[in-house]
Order: sequence, then structure tokens, then C-alpha cells
Amino acid sequence: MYTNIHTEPLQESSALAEAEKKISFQRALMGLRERILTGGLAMGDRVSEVALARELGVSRTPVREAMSELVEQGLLERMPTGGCMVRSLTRADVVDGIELRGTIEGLACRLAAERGAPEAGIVACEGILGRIDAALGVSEQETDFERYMELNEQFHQCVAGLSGSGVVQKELERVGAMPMAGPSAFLQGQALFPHTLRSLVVAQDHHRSILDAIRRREGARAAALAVEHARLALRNLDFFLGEGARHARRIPGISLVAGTTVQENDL
Amino acid sequence: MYTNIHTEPLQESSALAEAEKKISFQRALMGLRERILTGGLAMGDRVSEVALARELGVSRTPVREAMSELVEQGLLERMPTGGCMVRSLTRADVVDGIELRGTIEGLACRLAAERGAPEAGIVACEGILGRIDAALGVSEQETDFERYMELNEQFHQCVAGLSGSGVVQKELERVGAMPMAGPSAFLQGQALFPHTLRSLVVAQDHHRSILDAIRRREGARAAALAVEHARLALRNLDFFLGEGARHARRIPGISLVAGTTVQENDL
DNA sequence: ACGGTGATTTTTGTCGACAATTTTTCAAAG
DNA sequence: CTTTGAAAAATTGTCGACAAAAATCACCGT
Repeated sequence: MYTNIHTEPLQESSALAEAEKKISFQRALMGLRERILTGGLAMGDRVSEVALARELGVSRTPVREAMSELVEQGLLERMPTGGCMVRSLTRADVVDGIELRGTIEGLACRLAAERGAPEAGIVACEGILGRIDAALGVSEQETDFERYMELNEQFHQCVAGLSGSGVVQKELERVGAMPMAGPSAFLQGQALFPHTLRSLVVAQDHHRSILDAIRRREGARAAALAVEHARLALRNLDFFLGEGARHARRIPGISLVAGTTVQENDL
Repeated sequence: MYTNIHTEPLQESSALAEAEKKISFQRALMGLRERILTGGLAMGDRVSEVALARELGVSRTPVREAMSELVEQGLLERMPTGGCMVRSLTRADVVDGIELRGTIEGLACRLAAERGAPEAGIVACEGILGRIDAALGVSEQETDFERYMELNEQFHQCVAGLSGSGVVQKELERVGAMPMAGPSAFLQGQALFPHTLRSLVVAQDHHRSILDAIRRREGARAAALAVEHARLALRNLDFFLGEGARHARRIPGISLVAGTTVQENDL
């Protein structure tokens, strides 16, 4: 009856006809994000809306929205003339991102301490710590890194929740999404190296000390510990930027850091 | 020759045919922002894309982008079913926003101190302080509040620049755009009240102390001062939420705070 | 009268089209 | 061979159209 120009917008792209309720925006977001993080698009490259739209099998509109989202997350950069390019980070940018996350986590911890976080929440955090201990195991061989990552992420979120501030929580989510500032950014590649286990043990001690400070309502101590805790990531950053550069491929966004030469010698 | 469906998309709206190079997105952004801040849309109201598009004389596309932007800025809230509504803030949200800004400004100051901000930049900041002194005048009657606002904003940006960190600077811009967290959020209404001048004198003292701390490379002091400085805004917030509620109309986003009853008795 | 149910109207997400720029290409001149 | 300039191609911002979903409303049964 009616003209019906676009009956089936998802016709190609083999096997996805099933669930995929109704959001091609998510497809665009994940597709673009993956292409950036896995190096499909080199840093500085201009992102063509039409090309991506065709490759992902969606229209330009959701691609454009995905690009806006990734600009907010710091993966893309708006060009003055219009359009976006893959962001190019310096080591200093990543360092500042980590320091920023540490500072805001420090704020969350201070608020939790000063305002009196509910005991139930603190206990919940301690529960996660217990599970992290279990994931660590007793020897390095027994360590379940994937589970550690998941639990670590959970713990950081849970502590953010102790602040009782939705504003701070939201902001932490934001900075955690920045290229390599997230609390679990460098864990993927850590499974292979000797200093790893010791590093994780130190991190666990930080976790416990932070909770202790919150329970004792020692706000300044909690904040300082959070900043120091975040700085653990700096060591890993410099490792993967220096001697460990060969294995840097495992770290999601590291190809965005200027001076890295990772793309080749693959496959 | 060609069909040309939309020859002149900006035909109505009287006098704007001049500059307005090419961005109806800006029109949508400013129009929506104004309607929210001046109370044209009450908190909790759903924002209709079509209605706004028609009222502003643009298509739905730029309106939609403007809505995304304002969600990022914290003025709107996404509804789970789709679309946006005007955000409803609690006093606690605003307090946390102010604390967040203070903390990040504190980070900027600490970095500036620890990493050694260039003397030229510090001198530039001091220059702004001198101009603020001039704008303050000697008696309350001579105070030029508009100029004070402008210079205050400038000073905060300039100090953020001292950190030397684009990441921190960008984040400060972001949280400064949050509903009432900006450094000059409450200055508009301050012109009328007695405690005002003293408050501004204290603020100036903070400014000077912060610069002094940065120059002496006393990072912790600089950070603590920045947090304390931001908290000056708390007094004004409570004033306009309490006894001064009659005059709250002058404060841009205060109609978003739940429990405020300002919209009526106007005009 | 009231609560549930089905129809109608509004609203959103997505699409392709088009004009104004911006970028690239290519050729001629210095 | 480099530089300059103009033509051509590509890209972006914006628009109206449509289908699926949500919200609103009328109706009916108990």
C-alpha cells in the first residue's frame, strides 16, 4: 500500500537476526569502539560517517550519535572543520587521567568517611575483598585474572556507592571510561609478568586500608589512600610503554598513545 | 531545476539573517537551555522533540543533538522508555556538584604547585586579581558585579590552565557547566544583599592565597584552599533556598531544585 | 462506579536525500 | 620540481518521511 522505502535495514551482516531488540545505535557504538581500541583505525585518522555506516549496516544517524558518545568518552576528538578523528594521547594525558580518577575516588572515599557510610555497605565491600582473595589464590599459577578484573571493577563501584552521592558516582563512571584511566585498564596484560602478583597484593592492602579508614571516619586518610592506589596503574603504564612494549597489544586503548608502535608484527 | 524542498530553513524568526553562519544546532542548544533555566519547562516535564523543533524553527535532528548535550551537562535526564525530561535536583545534588568542582580545582592547583607552574602564568592570574580589585571598588555602591563575574570566570579558567593538564582543564569545564556548580553560579543574585561585599573580599583572599601556595609549590595547601573556596558557594545556595527564596528567580538553574517554588508571582 | 482492555494518537528511533563546505585531485605556471 | 589555482569528489549538517513503540483515551464488563 505505502511506498515502504526501507523494509529491512538489517538485511546483511550474517547472523544477528535474533534478539537484537531494536537499537542500531548500540551496534554503531560497539562497532566503532572496537575498531578504535583494536587499532582498526589508527590515531589521527578521520572517521568517515558514510564508510562506517555502510560497514556496520546502519544509517548515518546512529553512527553520528555513537561518535558524539565516544567524543565524550575521550576516544574521539572533534575536528574544527567538522567530523571527528581518532584521538591521539600523550603519556601525560594518560597520567593525568589516572590522577583525575584517583582524586575523584578520593573524594568519594572522603565523603563516605565523613558522612558515615552505612555499615551494611562497608560489609558488602569487604565481601568482595574476600572473593578477590579467593581469586588470587595462594600461588601465581592459581590466580584467576579474569575473575580478579571483574571483582576489582565491582569493588571500585561499590566503594563509589559508599559516598552516597549519585553525582560523584556518575562522574566516576565517566572518568573510568576514559581511554586508560579505568581501574582495570592494565589488568588484561598483567597475567604474564613476574611483578604482577606482588602488585595485586599491594592493591588488596590498599583496598583494606581504604575500607578501614572509611569505617573509622578518617576522611583525609581514605582520600590519600585512594590517590595512591590509583597511582599503581602508573607503574603498569610505564612498563607497557617501555620494556613491555612487545606485549602492549593486550592493553585495550594503548594504540592511542603517541609514540607507541604496536600495530605491526601482528597476526 | 532541482526539486529543492527546503530552500530557506530559517525564514521566520524575524531578525537573524545576518551572521548566524551555519548552525541551527546552536540555536536549538541555546533555546532549550534557556527554556529550562528560566523555568519555561518545569522540572520533570518531558521534552517533546517535535514541539521544540517547531518552536525554534529547526528540524528535529539538531534538537535531538542539543538534548544529548544537555543530558551530558546534567540539565536533562534520559527516560528509560526513550526521550528526555527536565532533571530534578535535590539540594544534596547541588552540594555534591560544588564539592566535586572544588576537588577538581584542588587537583588543578596541586598539580600546578607540584609540577611548577610557569611564572608567566601566575603573573597573568595576578593581573586578573588586580582587575577584580578594581571592579570591587572601595564601597559596595561602586562594585561592578557583571565585570566581577566575568573576571572571576576568567581567573578560574586561568588557574586551571596553570595545571598544564588539558585533561583536568577539560573536566573542569564540564563540571563547571553542571546546573549550579559553576564558579559564578550565584553571583547574579548577589548584588542585592548585605553580606555580599564581605563574601567577595573573602573570595579574593582565597584567590591570592591559592596563587601564593602555587608559587611556593605547596600543593596540599593549594588544594585545600581550592576546596574551601568552592564551599563559599554553599552559603549562597542555602541563602537562596531559605530566607532569600523570594529573590531566587535571579539564579539560573535554581528552579531545578526540588522544593523550590519560584515559578509563580513573576512578571 | 471502577478496573481492565482494545483502539487511537503522539513520540521516538532510524532512514535516505540534498546543499553547503571542506578536502582532494589535477593541471598549468613559475 | 614546487607552488598556485581551479575543478571535482567526498563529507558534513540538516531536513522531512516513515514504522515501531509508547502514551492516551474510549469503551466495555463485572
